[in-house]
Amino acid sequence: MRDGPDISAIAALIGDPGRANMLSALMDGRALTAGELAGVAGVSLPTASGHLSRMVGAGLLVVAAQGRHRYYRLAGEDVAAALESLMSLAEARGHRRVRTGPRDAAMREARSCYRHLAGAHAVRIYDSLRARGAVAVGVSGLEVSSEGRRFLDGLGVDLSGLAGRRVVCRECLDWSERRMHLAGPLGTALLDYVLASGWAERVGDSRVIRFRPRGLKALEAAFPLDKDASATV
Amino acid sequence: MRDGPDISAIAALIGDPGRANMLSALMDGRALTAGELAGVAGVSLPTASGHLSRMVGAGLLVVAAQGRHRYYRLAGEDVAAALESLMSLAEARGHRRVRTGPRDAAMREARSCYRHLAGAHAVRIYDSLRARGAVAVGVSGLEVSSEGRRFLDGLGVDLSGLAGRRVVCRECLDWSERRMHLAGPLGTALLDYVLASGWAERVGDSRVIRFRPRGLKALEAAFPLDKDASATV
DNA sequence: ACAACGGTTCGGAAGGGACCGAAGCGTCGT
DNA sequence: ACGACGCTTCGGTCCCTTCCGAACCGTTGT
Repeated sequence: MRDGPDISAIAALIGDPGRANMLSALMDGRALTAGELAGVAGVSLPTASGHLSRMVGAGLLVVAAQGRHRYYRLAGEDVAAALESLMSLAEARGHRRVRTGPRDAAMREARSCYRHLAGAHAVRIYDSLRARGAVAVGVSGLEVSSEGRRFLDGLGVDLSGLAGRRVVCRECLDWSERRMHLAGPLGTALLDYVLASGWAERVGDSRVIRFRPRGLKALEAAFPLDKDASATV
Repeated sequence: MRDGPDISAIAALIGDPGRANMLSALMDGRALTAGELAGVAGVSLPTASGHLSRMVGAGLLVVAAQGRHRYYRLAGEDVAAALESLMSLAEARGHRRVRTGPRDAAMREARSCYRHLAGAHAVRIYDSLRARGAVAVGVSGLEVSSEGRRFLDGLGVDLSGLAGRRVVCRECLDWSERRMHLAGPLGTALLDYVLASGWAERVGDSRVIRFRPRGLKALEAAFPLDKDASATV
């Protein structure tokens, strides 16, 4: 009515259970076909197709036609961030999906959110990087310091994806931890590193990332938490 | 379907234009009566009453009965944060409400978001506090350092509201800046300070906060931006 | 060429939600 | 005590959305 962006159009799209399930399934950043998404939404293919075209039209999803398949994925990291923020709200209000199982607990530990890592371990990594001064808030958002770059490079993280990017890292609200974790190209690089180094592995087709005992030790050693970094007032 | 919180129920509530308008009107953190909210939503009183009771039931709003009035307000800061994150999405996708006027530009400069300050100036304050080391990420979230406490106290900010609070400050995504600004009790204290010190004033009944020229100078002096705090890689 | 396959478009049916008018209920003024 | 006021509840109408089956289109494989 008065001013500001129109929330309702986008919220209404997310508000349908079928579409919400599709969006949740796409939260790992990978692209799924219309048929697969119809499956997760629990609707017929024509219905799913209608939903998908509407979400593409609204800018929530993007399509890539490949042969006779059409791959849908989230339009960007900001979509994933908004979804996580809604999850955080729903979680706090006790709105939970019907079945909660062991998978749910594993998701809280570590999961992929778009292309980066989320969950308790992701928050730890972020906190450690902040405490170390590897990333800090600068004039153009969250920035990686030169010490941080050296540290990550020494660890073996592939930073080539960061070259020439306008925004190197961003923050994303973690629904299970209700804290910030690292997103953006640097977040992607860290998820790749965690998987490539064998610290953790993706569990099946889900968003769950399972850390191996060895990897957990390595993570705690590489990303220590300085308990006395600041006073709580 | 599978795991995680159920987004769709909450998103569906926000997805109705009338309800979205009500929520937007409540973004300044103040409580409005059912009649006033019916006005901003553009619906009759019975309709508004139905909407409001549903949102209370879902935990988005809370009511306070006062005489023959019933005051509705957002249930918490996390609701405001989720709404701002949706605004950020909608803004980026070009979903704008019909009329955009001078008020809109003023909103980008400075506005209240729940009980704290948002907009370009709010982001500046946050960045300055981060660069100065006044607030930093600790083990239990965003924390105020003892130097930060001294600095703010010396400035004249009333920190009495922070005593005994579990979380002293939080981050909130700014829809116009697409950056983080300061929320939580400290954010509230800073908004109070900015208004009490005469740096700025609330414009009518809107969320707009207008800075006086003198206040703007004072803000820039008190919260400098160190352009060379960190390298951009 | 032909059939199988993945996907979209079109049609109509069914369900749910938004909406308002009228009535009811508690509170405030006089 | 009485009416005015703010709000909620109830009942019924109406529209919008969701949904699927059938038909259609382009690609793949044989």
